[in-house]
Amino acid sequence: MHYWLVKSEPTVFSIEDLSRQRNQTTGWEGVRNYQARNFLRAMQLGDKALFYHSNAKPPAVAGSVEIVRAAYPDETAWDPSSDYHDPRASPDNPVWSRVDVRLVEIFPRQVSLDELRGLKSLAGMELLRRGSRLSVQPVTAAEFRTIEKLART
DNA sequence: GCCAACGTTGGC
DNA sequence: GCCAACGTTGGC
Repeated sequence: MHYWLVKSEPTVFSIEDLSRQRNQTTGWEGVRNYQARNFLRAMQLGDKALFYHSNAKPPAVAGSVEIVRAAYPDETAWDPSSDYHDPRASPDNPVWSRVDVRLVEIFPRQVSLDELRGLKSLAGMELLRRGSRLSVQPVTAAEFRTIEKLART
């Protein structure tokens, strides 16, 4: 089992939006960065991810999700009407991948970026690295548990 | 709204 | 293969 962090702008798709989806499940589509895509492809069934609200006030970890379907082609890539359209992609050459995630929980308390920065034990997190922009990134089991615990206190 | 950091594109 | 120009991300 591996742990991850995925970002979404809540004005585009928030964790509350996820909670209203059928089966509280959604395809994590629209990732258009190769490094992030490769992390999506490395995800396995049952892996868990922190759901991070980027471009929010404040930016914060809002909850957690579980991977319920491993990577498969992201068909929004060859949909000309999609915001995520990529003219290079086609059914024969999908280029981009997505996974399906299901809500595990909306944390009782959001853990803000500021708060994360204050913790020594999280100093190595990719999210906290200066200039970090990766929208899908691995986190360690220890980091995941630390944040989960914080969110419940 | 600003802008630093980063990724991608394309000319050479 | 280099790198300048450009576009995007995301905190502030």
